[in-house]
Amino acid sequence: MKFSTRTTYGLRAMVRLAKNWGQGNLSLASIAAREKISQAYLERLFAKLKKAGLVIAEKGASGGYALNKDPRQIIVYDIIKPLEGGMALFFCLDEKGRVNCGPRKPCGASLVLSRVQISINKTLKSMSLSDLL
Amino acid sequence: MKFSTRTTYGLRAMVRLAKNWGQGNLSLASIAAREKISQAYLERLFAKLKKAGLVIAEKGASGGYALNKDPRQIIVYDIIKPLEGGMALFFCLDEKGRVNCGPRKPCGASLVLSRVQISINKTLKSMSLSDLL
DNA sequence: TTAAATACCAACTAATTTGGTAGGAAATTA
DNA sequence: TAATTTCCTACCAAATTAGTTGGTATTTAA
Repeated sequence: MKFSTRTTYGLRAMVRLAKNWGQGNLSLASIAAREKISQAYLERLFAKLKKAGLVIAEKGASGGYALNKDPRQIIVYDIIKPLEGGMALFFCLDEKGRVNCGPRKPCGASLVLSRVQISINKTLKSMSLSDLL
Repeated sequence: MKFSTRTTYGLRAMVRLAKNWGQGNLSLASIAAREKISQAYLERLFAKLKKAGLVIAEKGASGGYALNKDPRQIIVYDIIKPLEGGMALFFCLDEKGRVNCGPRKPCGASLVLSRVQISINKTLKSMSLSDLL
């Protein structure tokens, strides 16, 4: 079990934007170059971040991306969730850690799985983007 | 990011064995049938569990698997680790959550990633198999 | 001693996910 | 109008996951 590189890449890009907060836009090209990430790939990650309302974009020359709100108000959980495509760690849990085995009755492992999920959520929700600077 | 079904399957099988603790063996066939898991697939998971010293096997008629120690002494972390093939959640961390970016210097995201890893480890190490009964 | 029951083992397969590329279209600015 | 940027869609290769197949080795019980 591993977080995909999307999470790492996305967080690193968001940290760049946080450092630039209040100072206009950063272009995808500059972020990709400085973080040494494929620009086309990072582009797709930004599509998710934008859809999640975390960043805003401006097209055209001198365009680029900027945070949509103060770094102190951006929670790490909310960054990772769209990048990973959901936060349900196990196929028999929902995102909040509630057991959801469908037609079957909860199995012997449900308790652990649920506790793990809740613990991870708590950790990720306790940190904001400004904590990473 | 998701735990593979191996973790869920493996935990469920271990719970079966824990319930049977002190009462001899359970065959793979019976566990697979009761948990509705493919027997051949579960077989491979048991190879990992055995290698990790968590279960012991006996061949032949009336053979099968049993826990290698008291359920109270089997930690959830130690079950999941061999099933998932390691516990390093991010490519730039080791299993204990220490930053290991190789030649590059730690990035802006290292702190979060490390905290997540440590938090998950702590949760998984706080539970024993007997807690799941 | 033989047949059945079991663990053990290796190779193959299908589906999904991941990380990445290619080639543009649309919008904005200088 | 040309350059710069985001935006969008399709494709691709590698890895991982989940599962199957077809056996071999060992033990027990009839």
